Amino acid sequence: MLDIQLLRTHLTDVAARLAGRKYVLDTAAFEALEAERKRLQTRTQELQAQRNALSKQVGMLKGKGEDASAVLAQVAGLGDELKVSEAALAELLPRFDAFVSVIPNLPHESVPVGHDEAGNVEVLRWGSPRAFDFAVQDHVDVGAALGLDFETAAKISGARFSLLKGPMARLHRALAQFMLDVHTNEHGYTELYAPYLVNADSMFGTGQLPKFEEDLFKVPRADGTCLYLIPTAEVPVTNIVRDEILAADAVPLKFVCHTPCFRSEAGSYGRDTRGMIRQHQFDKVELVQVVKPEDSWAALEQLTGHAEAILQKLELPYRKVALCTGDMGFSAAKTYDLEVWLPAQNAYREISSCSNFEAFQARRMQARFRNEKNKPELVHTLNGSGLAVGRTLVAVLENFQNADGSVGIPVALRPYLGGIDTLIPAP
RNA sequence: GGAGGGGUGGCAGAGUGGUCGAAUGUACCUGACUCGAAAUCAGGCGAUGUCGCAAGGCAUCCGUGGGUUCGAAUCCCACCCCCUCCGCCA
Repeated sequence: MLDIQLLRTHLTDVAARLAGRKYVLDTAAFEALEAERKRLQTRTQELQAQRNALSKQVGMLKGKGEDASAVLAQVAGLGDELKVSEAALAELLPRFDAFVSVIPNLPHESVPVGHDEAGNVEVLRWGSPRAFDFAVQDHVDVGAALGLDFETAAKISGARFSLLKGPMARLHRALAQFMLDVHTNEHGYTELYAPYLVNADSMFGTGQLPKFEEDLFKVPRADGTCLYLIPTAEVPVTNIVRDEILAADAVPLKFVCHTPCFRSEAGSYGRDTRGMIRQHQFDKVELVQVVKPEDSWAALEQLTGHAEAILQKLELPYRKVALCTGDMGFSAAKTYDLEVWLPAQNAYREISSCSNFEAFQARRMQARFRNEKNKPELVHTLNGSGLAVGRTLVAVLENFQNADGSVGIPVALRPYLGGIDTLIPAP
């Protein structure tokens, strides 16, 4: 959520900056809502103040045993207008909130301006794509002989699910374990195990609700409420600090959490239908940081570096891309995507997304810390994939495939696979 | 699922219709004492919103949502959450 004071004082500036990310801010609608809010709120508070003063008089008179009927008659006259005014305000405020809560974050000044992914800017490339002396297969074909099974998953659940057996399941587990160990042992993150079902308040806090409900799996309950399956560990982990005032020395917080992620992928029916690039369920190791405002931009570089370290240790060529204004997510002030080289697609594909949300999520969550003046101040939040496990498995299969159908194991990963250096299809 | 207890400020914990946004303790901040620290003493110290150039004023907030009342932390209704015990259970 944006700072409402900023909207009031710099409305046209805000609208101009949001236009860069394809969001049309209806400034006339905002001004109308704001004018009405101001009128109703000041009038309501004025009437409440009168009522309170008169009621206090009643109390004092009765305390002294005197007659209060004159004051009671006076206060009775206020009642109707106060009720009307309170009701009108109660009707308006949710509409005001609804308007503000669907406005995306402002892009940081360093974010390249652009309309779509074509406007993204490559920051760096690491590693060189391997030269193959045989026809490369994609991960579906490489994985088929190693236990990657989409047909059975489709029977069990439907499209966009995968079933991993034997070596594939083991490799998947090894990747997640490896990532967790690196982030906890080398990067200083605290490992978490977190709920996979969260309430609507949590989804609002990180920005998935109210605007993106169709992307979520919703689980109704008998009592009429519902829970949501997390689309990323960002949601439960970041919401740890919702409605908290942290001590100054409690930040920064650095958490790493391995969870499955559930996305309905509404609106992407035709994309990446083959293989496990785009699934309804996938595992991810997520990095989350909660920091003081002055530290968040350094933290974004640091966190992105932590995700890059995984790719480097796994010897996977990748590039780092700064997303442009038109391609960023709703809550982000700036995002780096890490894209891994997939030889079968002859392209770099997203495997991590690292963002600084500044105070956007913190304001929705009311997540604060005590600053030097001992006053509550909004924290800044960041997160990034470190990495998406399923897509990492895809990358290993494609980049380390051999002509005979076997798949090499990156050296760093071998301890997690009992020391073997190659996955060999069963005869 | 059954029975009971409880949700009040950063934390602990009083408060059962009228200057109660709320005693007290603790934490924290400032000052005094001290070579310095601890201890002690004195003072300060909730959040959000709103109006205002400011000083400051006002409003709202005692789990959540309704209700009663001139007035609700306090009374009524519904719901949520937590704790203890029993049952069931990975």
